[in-house]
Amino acid sequence: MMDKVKKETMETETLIAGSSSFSDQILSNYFFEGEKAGSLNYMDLLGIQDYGSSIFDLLSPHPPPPPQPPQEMSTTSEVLNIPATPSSISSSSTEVATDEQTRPVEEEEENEKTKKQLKPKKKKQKQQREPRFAFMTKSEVDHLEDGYRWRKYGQKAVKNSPFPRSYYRCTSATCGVKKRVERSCDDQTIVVTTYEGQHTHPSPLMSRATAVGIQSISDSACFGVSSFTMPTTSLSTYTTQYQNRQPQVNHQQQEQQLAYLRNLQTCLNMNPISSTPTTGHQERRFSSSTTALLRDHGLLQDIVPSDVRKDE
DNA sequence: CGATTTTGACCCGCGC
DNA sequence: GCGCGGGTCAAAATCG
Repeated sequence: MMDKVKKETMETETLIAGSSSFSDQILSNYFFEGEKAGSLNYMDLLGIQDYGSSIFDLLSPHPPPPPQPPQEMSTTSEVLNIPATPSSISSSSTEVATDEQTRPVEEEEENEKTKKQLKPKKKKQKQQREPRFAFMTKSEVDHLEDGYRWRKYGQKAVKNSPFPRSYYRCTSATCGVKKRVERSCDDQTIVVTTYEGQHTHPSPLMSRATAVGIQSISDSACFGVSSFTMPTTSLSTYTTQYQNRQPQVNHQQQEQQLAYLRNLQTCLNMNPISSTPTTGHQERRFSSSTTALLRDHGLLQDIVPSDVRKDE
């Protein structure tokens, strides 16, 4: 009985793989529904994108979840990334806060054990986890810039790994998004970032995306949507941030980005690899998104200057 | 001086 | 029940 409940409340973790190089044309999404959090047994499956110190440096094929307006997202993608417990989503930060406020007073005993306790700890009820979204990057820095402000609230040694795991929380008061960052023990150049939850606010660094009204492009850039519920604004958002932060991109970088985006387009023509069956509806959406992206170059023209962009 | 990081202690779930 | 490991808390330290 209890075991069943336990299993049902396990979080869904979506893991994303990029291509191992620009020449590879593999863009795979992996699902690990019910996979225990924190385990890295998916490592072997994941390709690695050669990232710089900022996530903007390479236009991640699956950027972390940007802010998602709660009311306007299409229902298309919601099907696939819903946790095992549909009602669990509602039990997020607000409930946690309530729980903390109404937590029972710690029963203090006079025994030696309690005297040793320097800090009365809060009794925490088991809370449902938000869907998780993990991706790997190749970077020298652990904490990739992603446009949001994070406060580190913990660090733990990871078993069987010489590298610690860091825990971050979004600094926005109303936003309960968390982020885990750890370095792969197999390849110390690889950073595994896991996001939990979705931002309830726009990125502090985001400006142009909203100003330009880039939604149409972003809708065409929702290549990952067929396999996970990352908001459709993701890629364009990060593209925009990238532009704002690094207006001067050298030619080689541009060529790399161009090559990557071309691969991305190619990938979009491929069926996504997923451990879960893809519905026809999702495939249609995927396909139309691909078409839209190809038609107007979508990101390509947003990122790469025309003098660098070369039509195939 | 407020914000952020560091770090040891504590809580909790899980396996044995 | 106990120990282990992951996750979080919160006081102290540090930073800008």
